[in-house]
Amino acid sequence: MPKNEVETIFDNLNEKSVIVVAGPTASGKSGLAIKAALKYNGVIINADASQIYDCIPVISAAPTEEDKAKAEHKLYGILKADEKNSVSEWLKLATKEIKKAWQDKKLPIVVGGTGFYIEALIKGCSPIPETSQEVKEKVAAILAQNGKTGIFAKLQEVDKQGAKMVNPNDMTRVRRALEIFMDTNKSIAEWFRMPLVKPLPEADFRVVAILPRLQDLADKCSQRFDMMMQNGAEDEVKRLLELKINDKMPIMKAIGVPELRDYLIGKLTREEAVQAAKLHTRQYAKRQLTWFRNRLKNLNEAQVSIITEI
RNA sequence: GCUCGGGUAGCUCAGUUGGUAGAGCAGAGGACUGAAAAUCCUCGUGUCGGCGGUUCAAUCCCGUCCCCGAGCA
Repeated sequence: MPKNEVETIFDNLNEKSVIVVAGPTASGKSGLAIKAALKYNGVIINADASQIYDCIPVISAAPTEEDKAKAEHKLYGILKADEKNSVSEWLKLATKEIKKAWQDKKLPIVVGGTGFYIEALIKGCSPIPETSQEVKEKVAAILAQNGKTGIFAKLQEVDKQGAKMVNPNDMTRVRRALEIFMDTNKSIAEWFRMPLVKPLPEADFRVVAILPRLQDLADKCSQRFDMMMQNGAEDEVKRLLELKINDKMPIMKAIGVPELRDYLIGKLTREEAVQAAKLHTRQYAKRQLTWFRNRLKNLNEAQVSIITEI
């Protein structure tokens, strides 16, 4: 039954079709994508925030050389460790790859666990201009000097509407709201009222979401992390640490990096680090499951098929 | 065997000058508009080690027993 359902996703493909394989970590997305790529002359395009970085192929569970030999893979390991990524950045790259695939008469197959990226690709995003580096630094300085409550008070002062839209403890969003206001002199609330801009309005999106039971995923995550340890995860993190990247950079927060770093500097035993990484992977899988479970319902712009196993 | 600590939520521990108890972590659910493998929100009844006693009332005081740790023999 699930198999048939997956197959309907591939029915009547046209020259503007985009397959999207979504799902939590360790759900078997990559395998399904490769199979589809072989069968339908596809190009696999990464929609995973961590796999976009080089330096951490093992710990981010990026496709292996073997996988890459089977099918064309794009947007994997293309950013350096000290480069900052963002949805808009990814959107630009992914859009380009999808168009290129169409041109080459190939089927673009977007694969990833970052629901945020996938939704932006399908639904579009607000036409907010790129925030300048100066503003970002200014806002970071405000937070450093005034703390959480200080920066939120500042936001309330300049942008009352915007302040209502964010949780005062959620620094990612408080900062973002303040950045937008300082950069554009317009409230984030106002920007959000504008219609989303679709990067590929002509696309025919077909989404396959793999949503297994959390317990099954947890077991797989655990086994997979043991494999990562066998495949050199420790050395990978050691080499990453030598680069002396700021802890706040996305790559330094990839699951497994902080845990193995703590082991390497002696804060945790190896076993403790492994256990922590496994736990964090499981918790991450749960967040992804929540996202997909609840977001896919409102994804009217695409044909969606949800399966629980492959 | 004796002395001193401890035995409280799945785990680590607070606490109650006696009025049946609360944090962190774990767990469950949720949110998510350029850091998203990020960030954030909500949810806490458990013979307070067992049994007796004192008391209107004991997880708290007393007695006794059991278990764990340290020290002394």
